[in-house]
Parts: sequence; structure tokens; C-alpha cells
Amino acid sequence: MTHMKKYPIRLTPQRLAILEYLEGNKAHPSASDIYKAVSKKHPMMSFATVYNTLETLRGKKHVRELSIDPEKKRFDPNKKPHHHLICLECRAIADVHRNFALDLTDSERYGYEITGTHVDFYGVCPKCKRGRSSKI
Amino acid sequence: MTHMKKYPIRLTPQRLAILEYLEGNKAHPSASDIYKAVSKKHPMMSFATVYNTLETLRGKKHVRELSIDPEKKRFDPNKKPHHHLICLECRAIADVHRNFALDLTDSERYGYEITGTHVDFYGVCPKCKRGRSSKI
DNA sequence: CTTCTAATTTATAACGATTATAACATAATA
DNA sequence: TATTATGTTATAATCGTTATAAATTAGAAG
Repeated sequence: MTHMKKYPIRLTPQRLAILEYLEGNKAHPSASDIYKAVSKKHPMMSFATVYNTLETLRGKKHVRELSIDPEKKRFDPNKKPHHHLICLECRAIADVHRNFALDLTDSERYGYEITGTHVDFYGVCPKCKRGRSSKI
Repeated sequence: MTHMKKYPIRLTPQRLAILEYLEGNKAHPSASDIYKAVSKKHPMMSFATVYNTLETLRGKKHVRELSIDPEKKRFDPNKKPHHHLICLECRAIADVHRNFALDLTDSERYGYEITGTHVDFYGVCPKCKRGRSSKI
């Protein structure tokens, strides 16, 4: 995990397992996805540890917490600035690495101080499209 | 509420009260905000009715369900296409009425069929900015 | 290497948002 | 008016998440 030396956290076996699972993971897993996957190798792992660790990682900017899925928080270890492409049927999330220059005029800004921008593209992923046509 | 004739729903006193509350509401209220406000006039109103009604309104496209707030769903009766400006401190949400032409190349699209786009601007609202400076 | 302290993990309870269920009430329709 | 579908209510259940307290462990100090 990049930046790990720059913003270090105390490394425990549990945290290492979670970091290992997240490293390069492009699925944008939820806490429960992470728990399920990691507890296979660490059966004693508690759910609370997953939440605690995610909170710690979020604080050190090692993961981004996404509010894209209305059902649950999802986590993104990709630290490059990027946007998302979301399947409205299965909630799959893909990354979009492009920089959109999105600026607001003063009147549009409405007194807000803007610190970041994020674009969501909504649609249907290839897997769900296939599923559809087969049902005709 | 616009479109009400085009996509009608059966109008009950409860639904009317909820629609009245939502009409022109720019606060992007949660189900609980709506319940609190509406049950002042309709003390017998049940929480379930708020959820049921919101689900019905969503189905008829009378409200948009937002996943902007990680804690809870919020609802937007504004049917003009628009984007959002979100205060990271108090979760206030303001509307941005601008059309951004955001297109992805085929390779960026990754097989997804894109049906919509939404831009979130993150920052600090004027109220929270004021709160900050007074604490120096 | 041992001792100490603070941080971490665990199990579990509590919480808030949301959904499900079933009985009751109301509206629309025949 | 009788019938049927739809909406409302109260309430239980569920799910994701946070809080708590006791037990464990990592890391620092000696």
C-alpha cells in the first residue's frame, strides 16, 4: 500500500490482512465484503476490527470512503484522483481516471468554499447488459 | 408538485401533507426530517407511511433519492436536472443548475452503457465557515 | 529480555435507518 | 351497498454501523 511509510499506522496481523486484501482491489468493497474475505484466513477477526481499521486507514488517507451505494459505505484503496462509473443494477463500480476541469462561477458557488469534485457516471455494466438480453 | 397530473398517484391526506412539505423544498430532507415536519400537523402519521410514500414518489419520478449523505438517504423534489454542492461539515446540500458536457471515450466507458451523470462539489458552506472563524 | 503503557482486538450491546408484516381503514369500482 | 384494491398504522425485524468494556498485544523504556 502506497504512502504507508509516509502516513504509518501500527501494523498488526489483522491490519496487514486487511491491507493485503485492499491492495490493488478495484471492486470497491464494503466493510462486510472485507470481513468475509479476510476472515477466511483470520477466523478470529472481529467485525469491529474491520470498522476500526477502515476508520484508521481513512484518517491516514489510505482509503477513500464512498457514499455511492445507498445501502452501505464502500471503500476505495485507489489514491489517484479519479471518478466512478456505477452499474445501477448490480452496483458494480469502475474507476474513471480522467481529470474534468469543473469550475463553478461565484454565483453558482453560493458562498461555499469548494475543496473537491467528484463525477458519478450511472449506467449498466457489461455483465448486467448480457444478463438482460438473455432474458428475451 | 409538477408532473403530478402526468404521473398521478392516489392522493390521501398523508400524501398531500408530504407533497406539500416537499414542494419547493431545497433542503434535501431525509425520511426522518420529513416525518418530523409532517407529523406536527398530522400526529397520527406513521413513519412507514413516509417511507411508503417516498418509494411511490420515487417510482413516479416525483423525487430523486440521493446517496450523497453516507448516514442516510436524502430526497430531492427538484426535477430539473442538476448537480450538488455538499458541505462536508454539516452535510448541507445546495443545487447547481448547470449542464456539464461530460463524455467518456469508449475505452473509458469499459463496456458500460451510460445513462446519466452527476457531479458532486464538496466543500464548506458559508454557515460552517462562519462558525470556524469565530472559534479562533 | 522483562516491564510498562498505550494502542488494538475482541465480543457484544446499542443504535439509527430502513424494510417487512399483518391488521385495520379508506378509496375506487361494480 | 358490496367488493376489491390500495393505503395506513403499529410494530417487529433486519441491516449497517458505532459504542463499550474487558482481554490482548505491540512498542518503548529500562
